[in-house]
Amino acid sequence: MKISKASEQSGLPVKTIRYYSDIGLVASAGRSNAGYRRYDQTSLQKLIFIRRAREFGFSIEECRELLGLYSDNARSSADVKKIACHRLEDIRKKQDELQCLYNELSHLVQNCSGDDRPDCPIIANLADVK
Amino acid sequence: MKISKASEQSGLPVKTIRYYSDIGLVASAGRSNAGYRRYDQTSLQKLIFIRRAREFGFSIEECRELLGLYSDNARSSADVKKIACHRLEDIRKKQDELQCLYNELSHLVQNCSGDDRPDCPIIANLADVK
DNA sequence: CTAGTCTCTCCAGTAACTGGAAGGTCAAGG
DNA sequence: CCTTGACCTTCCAGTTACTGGAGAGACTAG
Repeated sequence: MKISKASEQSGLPVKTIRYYSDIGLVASAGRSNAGYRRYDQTSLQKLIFIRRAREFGFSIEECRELLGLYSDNARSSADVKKIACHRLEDIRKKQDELQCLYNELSHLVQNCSGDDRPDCPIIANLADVK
Repeated sequence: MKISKASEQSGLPVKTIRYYSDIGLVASAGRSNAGYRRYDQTSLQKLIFIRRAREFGFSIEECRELLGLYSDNARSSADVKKIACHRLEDIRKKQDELQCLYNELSHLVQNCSGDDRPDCPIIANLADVK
């Protein structure tokens, strides 16, 4: 199939598939005489795999690693689990950060009257040297 | 004061202060004969303001807007509150996304034996067409 | 006078694409 | 046979918010 079909089937934009091919993440199965990229079931599966891994927030480099494990039938599940656990750690950290932000900012917003007057605790807080 | 002092006082890297000056976010108070940027209390306050706003995750463009409101003594607190509420919305959305991710991924991780065998539910799930 | 520390500008790179221009390819219709 | 339109190609630029480094000028202490 050509790239637009691969795009449709994988759920990735055409541009992104070309990009993945450029950076050597997922090569096409070959080229037609006219130079068009061809995709077969194997390369399509890899595109789908990458799309899902990206949805999980794995970086391109992590995807590259996971793809290596995906293609390696002798992989140990421990290797995969390690990468996934890293990602879980990242998510947990980000969650904590966001929670802190949310608490602080919503506190400020609650104390802001939100009317025509210029007094604003949000601005005041941002301007405060800390 | 020169840029390194402003960096120290504001908590922003020198490079970042130059960058903010380049993009017209916070101009220096002027230049010395040698062309060195000079910072006074007003410009320093703005740098601090921006640092704190960035810590809250406001984008540069939002910072620009907030800085306008900060410098405008006739601002209404409603204008500020609106931007802050937007940001709160963003945070909430991001939190929801992360929670979904966390649930899905930790579920997969729990079901992965993490041993030498090649069977891995994480890989299997990523490879699944969905 | 020199060594070391600032400072300056400019260029490139980061992550992961996305948009657009210029041009080649292919199938269908008149 | 020619054209139209939908594809496809490559290459370049832009996005966000910086960060690193080169090369060169400025200033300070000894």
